[in-house]
Amino acid sequence: MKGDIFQAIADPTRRAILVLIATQSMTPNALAEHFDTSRQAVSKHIKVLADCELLTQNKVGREIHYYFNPVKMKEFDHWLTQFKKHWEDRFNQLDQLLINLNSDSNEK
Amino acid sequence: MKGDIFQAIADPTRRAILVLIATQSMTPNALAEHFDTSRQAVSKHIKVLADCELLTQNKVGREIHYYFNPVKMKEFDHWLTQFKKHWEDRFNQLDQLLINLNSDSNEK
DNA sequence: TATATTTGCAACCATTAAGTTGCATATTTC
DNA sequence: GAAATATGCAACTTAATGGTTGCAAATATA
Repeated sequence: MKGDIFQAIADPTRRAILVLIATQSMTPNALAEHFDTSRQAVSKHIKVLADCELLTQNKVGREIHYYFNPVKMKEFDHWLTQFKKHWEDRFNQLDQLLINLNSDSNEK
Repeated sequence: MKGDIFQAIADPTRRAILVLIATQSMTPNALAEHFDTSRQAVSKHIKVLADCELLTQNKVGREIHYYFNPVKMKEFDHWLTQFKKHWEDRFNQLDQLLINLNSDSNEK
């Protein structure tokens, strides 16, 4: 399943990496400081993300800066959008329901 | 990672099951006919989806009808929406770019 | 030039996941 | 009541995953 974006996003550490890198590009070392695992473990996650082109890289001296690549995320978004088409009405009703439930729970 | 919706959606067979069931509720047997794997394998996928509440069930005699449950899909949608917030402008630009590329490629 | 830093790659290990087969249970049909 | 059908559960196998450690290559610094 190499290069599968759904697989890549399934891991919570990789989702956290995506969020961090989407905010600002980072090196593997800088990234690893945000996690409890080893640098190599983080590097493997980076490799998975890069393999499915969610990340792009730019080498600067001995450092490698990883950037978020939204193109592939679009593909992911696309699946959900297509899926939602069947469900648009119900999704919208659900939105409203959740909003109502929420405002109810905030009332005294 | 039991009950994790990202994990559940990561598997292509399970995504196919979701699409089928979103269109109409089905029994495990009916579902299994759509795939090359055994009924039990499909049942295990159903269990994963039910465990994270993407499916709900309704027993009718000896049959069990599985329904799509959009509530949890909403949670999934929510993550992507939050993620996109940082990227809204770039996502929109990207939309336009992809549309342009596509219409270009359709030209003679 | 010698040393430190940043990174990737390979080997290995433990756990999980997806598939199979076999079987037990509940329900319908004959 | 016996046979057929629909389903779930358990055991087992194999492949994939996430983690570790060790090491090599490239670059920066002393």
